[in-house]
This record gives sequence, structure tokens and C-alpha cells, in this order.
Amino acid sequence: MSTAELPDTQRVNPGTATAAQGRVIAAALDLFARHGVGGTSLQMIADELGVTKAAVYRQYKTKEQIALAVADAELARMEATIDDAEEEQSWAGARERLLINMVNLAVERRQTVGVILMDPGIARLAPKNASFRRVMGRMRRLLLGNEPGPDGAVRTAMVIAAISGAAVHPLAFDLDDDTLRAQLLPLAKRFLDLT
Amino acid sequence: MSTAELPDTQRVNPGTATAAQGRVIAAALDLFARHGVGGTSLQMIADELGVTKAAVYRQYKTKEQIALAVADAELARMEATIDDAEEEQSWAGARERLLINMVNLAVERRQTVGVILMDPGIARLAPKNASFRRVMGRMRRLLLGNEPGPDGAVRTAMVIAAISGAAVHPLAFDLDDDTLRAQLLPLAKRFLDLT
DNA sequence: GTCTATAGCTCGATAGAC
DNA sequence: GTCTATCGAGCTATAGAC
Repeated sequence: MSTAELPDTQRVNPGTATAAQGRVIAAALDLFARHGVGGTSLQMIADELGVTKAAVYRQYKTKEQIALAVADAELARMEATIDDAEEEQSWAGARERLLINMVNLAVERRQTVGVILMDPGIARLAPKNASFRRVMGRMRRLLLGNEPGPDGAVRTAMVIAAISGAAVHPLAFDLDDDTLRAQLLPLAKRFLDLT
Repeated sequence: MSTAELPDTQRVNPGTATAAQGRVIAAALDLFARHGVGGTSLQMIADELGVTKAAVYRQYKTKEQIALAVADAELARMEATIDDAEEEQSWAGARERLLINMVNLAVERRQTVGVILMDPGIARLAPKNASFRRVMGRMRRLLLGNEPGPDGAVRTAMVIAAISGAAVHPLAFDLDDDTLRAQLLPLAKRFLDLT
């Protein structure tokens, strides 16, 4: 499979995130995951970075821009796993690799994954966002081929929700990463009838 | 199956929620779903009810107590669907009815379901909460029998996450309730090998 | 059980020096 | 790019009258 080359304006990250902005995003992501977007103040972000609020405002003009940048970064992480999977030659191989990548991403970042994209403020914007729709469309095509209609949409949503949701779920709280990974992958595969 | 009688202290709702408290909970749930817990102020809840903040504080002494009461009410709703399912005579029947109830609950309350229990502040408390653990344990037993170990925990978490997560997912945003229900139920069944 | 009024604080955001 | 200092608004929570 060939990685489709997209015009720069369509890519998730236009490639202009400075190092300072990256630190803000990382700190904000962590705090958003612990307290929610609405429960996180700019003062908390500044404290986490060891700077003042004014220094944070130098990087992003509003709190909303920070939230959007964080969501964008998360989306870019997901798209990177799609790019990686599409390097496989066969569709079956790409599909399997995407599942592996999704499971790894969900487990490695249990505390943060989805928290941003699930946030009410962000989630309301998601369906109309071009980047989000593109990423979801690529995932769906990789997971299900070109199976059309609502069935495909719901199945894709269920696989994504099952993997990332189960990783965050309190029921999986006690499990160590390796065990969780070992359980998630075969179950996700079976859901897609890969086994 | 017999509905296990539990001592009152172990039940989710000790049964002492006044009508006024119920109105606060309903308004708060709606606002939490739209703006997140941290993004909802007591002023917003009071406005939604057409009263002043002081009137709300008469029902609950802190905002945190409101959030906990809302989470408790959501949990009680889930437990009610378990009680209903356990009225079936056979385990297979109870399992099927629980799945139907879960799908219906998730679809009917797409906008609100999970939003509370997913909130970082609430979710952090969940694993240690006795009511939460009891509800999850009952679900797991109904869905999987007594299948032990981490496999059972992860499978239970995946089913729950898949159903409620897919219902909220932007990919399912355009679908009407009937279509969504019709897609969710068979897929959830298949995931549990019921078909 | 609802109101007005207010205390005390933190919020997001800006101005301007270095 | 970081700081201090500040603004006005909004926040949680309380006091006390009706």
C-alpha cells in the first residue's frame, strides 16, 4: 500500500509546532487527562511547566487554541499509526498492523488516550472537522475495506471504542501493560473476524 | 434468576433522593454532558432550573457532591437494567436481555451516557467505589458467566466500552436511533459469541 | 425552599519592562 | 521568551431575610 501524499494544508500538523509549543501541549495533555479540559486552568499548565501564565500565552493566544492543538497532536499520533500500517504490502497485513498499533497506543497512553477526543467541547467539533473525518475514513477503509453504509460506520466506531475504552476502563485498571495488550489484541481481531 | 436482595447500605441509591434533588441531578447531568463537569458552574445549573445558586446549595453542599450524586444516579440506571435482566429464568435469556438493555440505554441517552462516568474526576474514584465494583461484577457475571482472570475483565470492559463508546462516537453521529440500535445489538452479540 | 447580597478567590487575558 | 502586575469577570460558597 502506498502512503497517499496529501497537500500540506490537509495534513493534521502543518509542521509548524515549535519546541516551546510542544512542551505546552505535553503539559496540557497530561493535565487535561487528569482534570478534564474544563477543569484545567492556564495557571495549572504554567505551574506544570515552571513558568508564568504570560509565558504560556506567548505560545497560544487562548485556552481554546491550546485545547485544539492538543487534540490535533492526538489526531496526528493516530494518523502516524495509519501511515505506518499502510507500509504493509497487503491489505490484510496493513489491517493487522493497524490493530497492533492501535492497541499499543491505547495501552501505552492509557491515562491520556481518548480523554481529549472524548471531551464534550472537543467531541462536538470532531464530526465537522476535516482532519478528524479524514483519519476516521482511513481507519475505516483499513479495518473494513470498502464495506459501505451504517454497518461499516458502527463497526468501525465499536472497534475504536472497544480498544481505547477498554484500556481506560476501571476494570482494566489493575492489569499491567503486557497483560492488557495480550488480551486486547486477539479480542479486537476476533471482533473483526480476523481469526 | 433471582434478584439478589442487598442491604440498604450497599445499594446504589439509599432511596433518599428528594424531588428537588432529582431536578438538580437531571439538570446537572445534561450540562455535564454538554460542557463537562469542570466546565459546568453552579450558576449554569441554577439557571437551567430557573432558580438561584443558593437554592441549589440547599440541596447539595458542594459541587463535588452534585457530581457524585449524578454519577450515582447513572450507576443506578445501569443497575436497574441488570435487575431487569436477571428476571429472566435462564442465564442465556438474562444475558441477551442485559445486552438489549445496555444498547437501549446507550442509544436513548447518547448525549449523556458515559460522559459522567468517563469524566476524569469521577473515573479516578470509580475503581475504589464499592457500588461501582458491585455493578461491574454483576455485569461481568451476566455477560461471561464465571470466566475468571484478566481475560474476563478485559472482555467485559470491551463490551461495555464498545456499546456505549460507539453510541457516542462521532462516526455514529448522523445515524438515527433505530438504525444505531439495529447495528449495535447484533455486533455486540457477535462479540460475545452469542450468534 | 427561595431570595438578595456579598465575601474571598481564581479565572482568562493583557500591558509593558527586561 | 520570560517576568511582574493588573483588569474585570466569573467562580464556589455563605449569611441572613422572607
